Amino acid sequence: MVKKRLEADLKRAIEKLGFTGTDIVLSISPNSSFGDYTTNIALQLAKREHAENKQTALEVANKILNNLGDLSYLEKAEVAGGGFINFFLSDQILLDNLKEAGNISPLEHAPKVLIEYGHANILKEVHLGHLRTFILGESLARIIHSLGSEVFRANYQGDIGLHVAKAVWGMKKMGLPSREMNLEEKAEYLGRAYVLGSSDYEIDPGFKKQIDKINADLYEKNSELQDLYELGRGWSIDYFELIYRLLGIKYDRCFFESEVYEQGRRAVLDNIGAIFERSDGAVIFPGEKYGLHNLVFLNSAGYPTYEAKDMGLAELEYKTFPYDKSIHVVGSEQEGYFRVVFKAMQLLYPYLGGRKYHLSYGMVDLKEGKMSSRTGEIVSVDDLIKVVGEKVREIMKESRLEVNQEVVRQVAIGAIKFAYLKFAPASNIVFDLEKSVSLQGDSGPYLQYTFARTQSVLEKAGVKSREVGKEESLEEEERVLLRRLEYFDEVVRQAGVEYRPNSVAEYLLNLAKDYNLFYQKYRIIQSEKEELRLTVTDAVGRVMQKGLDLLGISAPERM
RNA sequence: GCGCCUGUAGCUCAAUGGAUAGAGCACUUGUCUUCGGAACAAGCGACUGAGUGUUCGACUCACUCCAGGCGCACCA
Repeated sequence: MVKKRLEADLKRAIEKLGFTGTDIVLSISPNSSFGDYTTNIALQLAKREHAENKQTALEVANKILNNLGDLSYLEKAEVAGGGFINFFLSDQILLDNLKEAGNISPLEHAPKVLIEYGHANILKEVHLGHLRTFILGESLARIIHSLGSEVFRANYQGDIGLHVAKAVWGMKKMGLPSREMNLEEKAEYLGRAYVLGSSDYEIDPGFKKQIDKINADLYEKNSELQDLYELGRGWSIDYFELIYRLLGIKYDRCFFESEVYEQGRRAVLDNIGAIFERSDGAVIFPGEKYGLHNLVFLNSAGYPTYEAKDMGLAELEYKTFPYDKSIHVVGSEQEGYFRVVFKAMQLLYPYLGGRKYHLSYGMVDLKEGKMSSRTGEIVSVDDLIKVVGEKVREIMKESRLEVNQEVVRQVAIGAIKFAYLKFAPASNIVFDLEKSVSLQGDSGPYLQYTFARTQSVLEKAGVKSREVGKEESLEEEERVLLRRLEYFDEVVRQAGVEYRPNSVAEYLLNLAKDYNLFYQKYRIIQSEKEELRLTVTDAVGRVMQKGLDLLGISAPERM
């Protein structure tokens, strides 16, 4: 990686000039007229030194430049724009680095990371909102793993509690359908049961009382509806397996509320007085003492709320996989909740202090308005995949391609995943079923298509040893590509450190654009520069495949 | 009421305090017709919600206001 060498050389020059304790920021130049890398270090230093030795940024920049020594890997370095130092890499170093394209250098101290994502509760339908935590979490897990971290993928699902009681109530009231249902139908049935239970719970105090009773009985495992519950739970879990397979997710462990609530309840009870308090018959954590808000951990009937269960979970998770960092990929509406719960956790389990992080992502709303699984106003994942798959199939027919089920699936899922990942996690998404999942332009299939194109070229050219000669002269579009390939490593690193898969998504779009422009303009096979261009094509293919893999998107060789 | 988040082109979104604020969609006009058109190029389109301040430099930081979202006790 050239950047590291450049940073080291820059640091040496700065120290020679007597500056200390300075972080060097060496960044990708905003455009190629400013070179390949740029630093504003002189502007920073000039600001710091202005009191006594007055030096302008330009003077500092020139001094640094003069102390850089002999940099054979640079074409040139120059001062510009009032104090920026711009570095132009030599074509040769870019060509030399082609063979390493797609490699990712590990972090020096890669932390052990537990990443918890998914969180879809059983007996509810999975809709577009849930999809975001699945897709974002999986991509993040892959990116962090690629940087050398040991990663543990965890899911945590609510299989006990009021929402379950509501659904079981609904199941009982609707009765089980007499005919055999497939998994999607079962999931849909359970979704309806939950909607019915929720609505009954609100409209009729008598129903409410009965549902609360079911909830209590299920906690005590002596409900007469226990069998119904087990049946629904089983269906739900089978259905989730289907979703995981579809999305390419392999969890290391799925945790359930039913296995942690007892532990959580005990932890809270044991610490009443020290950490928790009694209040109005319930047990609360007095967040107000810490500038936060109070939350109920055990309700007045004595049952643990989500908060208490999270205590039990925290203990179990750490015991299962002692991590340096645990990332909870959960929506932004839970920010306040996590602030309080993390505080309570830290008091209860001091060893967890500083290890917990809530990766908050924005809401996913439909163009038509909000989704709610409580009222049943949702677009389910199955609906989405169906709609997108149909669009993919149409395009394949138009281009008279053989319609391959597996490829249709890969492209449809790729399109959907990319539609989520191209956004920064924090941003809210307005989802338009018809338009949001695009197959053209800035889309997953555009990237997949570009990959397929590289593979097609390579195949047509036949397998050759691809050695790049020395002193190749580069066309502008070729150099742009080489430059782009050089950046891959650090883009991935930044995405992993800042938890922003969208950086990778954006990078791949740019890579695809660069390649497609190059492809459009120049002949590859049987051109005078065939060797070079095939080598570049091969490198682009490798990086594209690797990058798509980091997003959790598969890269078919034909589509 | 208190707290957190968001406000960038007609729409959906980018942009570690840095140089001329970038894409896609939509619209207009082209390229092509021997390596894959799910492609490529050009045009159109933004005083970055309003204002004040900090800074050599502000979409980015601070403060005020406006608009929207989310959260704030027995749901998860």
